[in-house]
Amino acid sequence: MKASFLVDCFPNLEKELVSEIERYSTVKNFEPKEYVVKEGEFIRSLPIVLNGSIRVYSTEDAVQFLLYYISSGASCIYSFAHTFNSEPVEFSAITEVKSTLMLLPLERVRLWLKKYPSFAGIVLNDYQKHYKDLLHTTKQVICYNLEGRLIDYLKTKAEIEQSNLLNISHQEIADNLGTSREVITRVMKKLSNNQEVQQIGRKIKVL
Amino acid sequence: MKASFLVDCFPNLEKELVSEIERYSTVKNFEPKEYVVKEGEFIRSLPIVLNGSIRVYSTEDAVQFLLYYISSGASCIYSFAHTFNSEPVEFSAITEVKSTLMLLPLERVRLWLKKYPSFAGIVLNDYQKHYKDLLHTTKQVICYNLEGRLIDYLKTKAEIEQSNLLNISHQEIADNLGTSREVITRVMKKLSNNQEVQQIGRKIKVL
DNA sequence: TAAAAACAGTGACATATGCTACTTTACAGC
DNA sequence: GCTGTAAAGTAGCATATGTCACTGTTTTTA
Repeated sequence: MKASFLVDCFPNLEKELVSEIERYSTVKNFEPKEYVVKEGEFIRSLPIVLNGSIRVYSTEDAVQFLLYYISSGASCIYSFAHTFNSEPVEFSAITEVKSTLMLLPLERVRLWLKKYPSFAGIVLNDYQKHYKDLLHTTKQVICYNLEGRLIDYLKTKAEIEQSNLLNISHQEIADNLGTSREVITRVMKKLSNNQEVQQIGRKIKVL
Repeated sequence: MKASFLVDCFPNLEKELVSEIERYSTVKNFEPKEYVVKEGEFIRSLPIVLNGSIRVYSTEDAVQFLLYYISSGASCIYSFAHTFNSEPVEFSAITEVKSTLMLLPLERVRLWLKKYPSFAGIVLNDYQKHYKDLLHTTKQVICYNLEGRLIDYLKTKAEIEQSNLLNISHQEIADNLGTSREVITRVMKKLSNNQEVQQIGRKIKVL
């Protein structure tokens, strides 16, 4: 049952809402590096991450940078409720690993918001989470140097992948942090010296 | 009538909701530099800016930085719907100028969210706006140098104050941008040379 | 397996920003 | 106008980061 996930997380959902979700939502499997939405597009469905992990990033002046990840996890529902207005989204979202998403058609979502108060609660909760994550990213950028941001990034990444051996290139890290490859190589060496990470061939071990 | 403001902005509000808002909300005048909420506190009412302007900032490691302003204006309602969970807020909000706020008691807000779908719409709309503003700030910090951020800051400030002659010290700017006074002085000189601003005594003219 | 492609490492240099210590200027209150 | 205080300006230096040009290494693939 598709919506059992929802019921587990939100025991207070109206039964009728659950059955509507059952009826109208679809479940879709995504390969790694598959776009869920691209910056500038219009969202037509509200995706909920059943499992896997999505990277949300934005772009400005050809510089790309990570905003946060959306994963299934302890807090249960992670999605992006953003953009209930009719403007194009201001970020891109791409799967990091194989993921399963439940897609709720936006016109239904709009109806549910009016009809079921508990649904609004879910959406608000979700917004809350993303706001908080974005604030965390902002704080990181303003208050810490690359060394601090890099170690934070690697630790978060290790947590998401449930592994402290990361298969990721310096270039990819650079893109996420909005800097250049050489700089990452340089800072990585610092972290290596401090025994915080270890570069093993082309993989990175977070210590 | 307190809620006429709301009705102007949201013609579709349920009449009953409007009268409840009339009954339960209070209107309060704030002097400049008066706190609306401090980081770490719990929000007990949802404030809506009737007129004036509020600066929202956060702090990390003793560094303070501007997140965005909340003003009354074209988009009508600006508030902070954040934190409908029971956690303390992660930011401070302080009036920039004399301001008038309508305060909606949080327990009522929770009821209204369940009872009136249009109220959830207002709150979501508000969340949307703040998310967007925060994203703008994040982009600024990641992608532009201080020169770019400073001119953006001054222009925004001029817009909010409806005057291009700003009565603001370099120290205050530095605090908002998370840097130090000397750096602002230095970058201001650059902007002066480029005819983008003019330092007139202790005021700054945005050209 | 050899060649190509992708990735990592490095040194040198330019620039932006942070910081210290100090001087000069503007302004409010007398 | 004088004066004390707060703000602005400045010089010099340290460090972080951006960038270029190049080398070395690993992985892919033809």
